Amino acid sequence: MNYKRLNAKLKSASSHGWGQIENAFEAEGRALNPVFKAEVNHPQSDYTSDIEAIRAKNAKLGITFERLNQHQRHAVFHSSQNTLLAAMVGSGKTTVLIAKVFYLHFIKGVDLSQMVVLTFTNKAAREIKERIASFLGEMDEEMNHQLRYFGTFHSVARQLLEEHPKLTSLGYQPGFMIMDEQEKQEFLQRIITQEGLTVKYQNQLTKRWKKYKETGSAIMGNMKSEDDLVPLIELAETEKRAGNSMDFDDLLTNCNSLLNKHGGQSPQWIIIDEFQDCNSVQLDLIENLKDSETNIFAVGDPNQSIYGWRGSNENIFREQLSLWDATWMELPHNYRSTEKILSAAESLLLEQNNSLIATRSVGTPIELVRHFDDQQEAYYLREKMISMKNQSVELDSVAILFRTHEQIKVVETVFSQADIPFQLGKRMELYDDVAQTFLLRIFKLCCNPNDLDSCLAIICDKTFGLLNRSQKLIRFVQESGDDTSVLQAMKDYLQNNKKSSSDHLNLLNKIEVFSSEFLEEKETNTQQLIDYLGLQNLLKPTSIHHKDYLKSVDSAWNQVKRYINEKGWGDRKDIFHVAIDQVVLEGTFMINDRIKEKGSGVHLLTIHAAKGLEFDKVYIAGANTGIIPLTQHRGSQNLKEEKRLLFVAITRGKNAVEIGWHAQPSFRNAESEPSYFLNAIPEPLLKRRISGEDQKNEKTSAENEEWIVNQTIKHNKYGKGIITSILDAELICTFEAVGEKSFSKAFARALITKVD
DNA sequence: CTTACGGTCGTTTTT
DNA sequence: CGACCGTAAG
Repeated sequence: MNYKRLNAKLKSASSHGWGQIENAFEAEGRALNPVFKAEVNHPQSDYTSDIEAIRAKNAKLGITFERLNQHQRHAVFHSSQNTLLAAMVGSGKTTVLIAKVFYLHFIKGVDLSQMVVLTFTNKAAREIKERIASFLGEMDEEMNHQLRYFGTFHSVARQLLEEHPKLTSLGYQPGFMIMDEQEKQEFLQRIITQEGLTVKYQNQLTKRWKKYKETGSAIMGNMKSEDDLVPLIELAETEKRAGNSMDFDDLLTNCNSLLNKHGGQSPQWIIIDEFQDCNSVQLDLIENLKDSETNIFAVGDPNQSIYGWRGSNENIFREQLSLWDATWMELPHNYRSTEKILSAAESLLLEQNNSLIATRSVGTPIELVRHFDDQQEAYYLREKMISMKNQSVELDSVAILFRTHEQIKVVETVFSQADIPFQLGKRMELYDDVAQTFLLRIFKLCCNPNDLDSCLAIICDKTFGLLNRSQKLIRFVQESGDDTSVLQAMKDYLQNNKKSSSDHLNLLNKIEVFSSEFLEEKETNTQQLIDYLGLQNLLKPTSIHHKDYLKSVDSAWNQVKRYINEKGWGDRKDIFHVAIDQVVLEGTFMINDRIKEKGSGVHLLTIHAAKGLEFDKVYIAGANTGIIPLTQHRGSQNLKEEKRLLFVAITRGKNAVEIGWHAQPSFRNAESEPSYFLNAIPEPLLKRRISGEDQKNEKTSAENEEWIVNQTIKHNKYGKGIITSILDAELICTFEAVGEKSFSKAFARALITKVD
């Protein structure tokens, strides 16, 4: 590693611009990592006879395989113990993964419960399970039981921990609970005040903990000496065991140490989706799970490795190839984008040994558009959206991609003002719904009467709670004898408290017997739940939000109930517990949602959030040097990842991609030039434009005088109004029906007509 | 206890 | 640049 030399080059290059810095890094990068050329196992036949034979026995299955191309079939039919499938972007990797499961199950007779299928997101896990279930019939109890090792790394680890006979050796009991990030934060905060610890950067605790685990350093930012972070971590480990709770990371690390120490049942097959995103803990889980007989089928795209900052190793394919003595296969055909989009994207890839093959039409070049700044780009995009809407283009099929959340705000504001429908990538947070948050805490306490933090959260809830969180209260509950549960201690406290309300005491009484009493009833509607727990009085009956609270409880209970009924195996109490774990893991009560229902409107997403999605038309906004790559990303590893990020962004587009950049960027550290990564794209694949250009041509001097303040106007949608002010490039109008709206002058004539 | 000043870091996100 | 911490001086 010759970083000194690299830094010297970086310094000398900084006066000459970014292109040279890039060359410095890439020259070094190439020298350090010679181009890796795996020996690809190419298909030798198209398996026609195999498929004929299958088709004769099972027509439906035959058709499934018949639809696959030669490479896809090869990946499905080839038998080697360990396979790494480098699935190029848009090559149908999920289809192949599912076909592999069918092949193993129906043709090779592998029991579904002998397969561990690991994904990173619940969405991916659900998609795989649903596609299997829909092939086999309906998702029922039996199916759910068979598919119990299909899921995210975390949910599979949870399942393995739960059924491992030696779980207690870790200090945990079966029936442990999971705490999400928010609960963990509250939990740590509780310990800090309780023990009087001094901990710096308390709002960045998770980050500090992570850093400490990775580097052993408890120093952050400007700190000169260590604070109480280490004691805090030690106390937290003990407390977590006392409360029988694990955080997200614990699920994986505990599962690893358990399998490592005591072993466990190894599955016949381990199938991994998005393998390029694996971090070392997740890779350890795979290693600990497998034995010498286990087969591995890992699918992913090394070119889409954009989670290095989360611990994934960009060389994982290369490294595991030799460690597992695996067969390397490829899915080269892209079914998504036009040839020009694909070639442009491909020219960004550092290692030019990929085998991307376009299958669609040639298409149009990528447009590279210069805007004045973010504001102007937002107005430009607004006009684009309006004209698309007028041409009845489905805005759902359009996405605007950004490097950071911060960049989204301007466009969001402009679009809201112009009534352009849009959808943000962010999902609804459970914590945005106070009633559901409260309900989750109640359900958690039902599962585990020793969950101190859930118990405190219920009694000290800001909206529905009874008491303020005090040290006296916490001490009392915590210090009442070993054979008294937290729940019992809280009841004792409330009984002796003057302020005590019977509603909260009643709630705790019901929580205590919830599992044995209420859960035993099969058909329970929300009203019965509300009556049983006495929620009617607790959920602020006089508040204007009361109806919304009840609605939240209703949708939550219906989801949980459906989950219990579908899942169905084992004891109702255990299934309820699993359902609550799932709510925590997914961060929402919507645990049964079918593949996300389509919203309406243009998608505003970060590039990271857009991974795995596709759109007819993609705009990449604010793609200046300094934003892609982000300036603080120095170091060849980071730069390579930023380049892949742009690759991912471009390959989201099916038919058209447009990249915007700002001549006068307002973002910190952004240079006034388009991302230098784009220099790698051959000129014929690009079409450079200036966004004001067509507007400028139209904007004659006469046009500026065409509009007069207080002029009465008519708009085809908003109706009658007047012009309230005239700016450089836009008109502000006030309509009788909808109030103030603004229009770009260039487009105003098409939208507004003068009325005399 | 307040104030001034100097240093460091900042993004992307799932479970 | 702005949020935050740490230190030193009032």
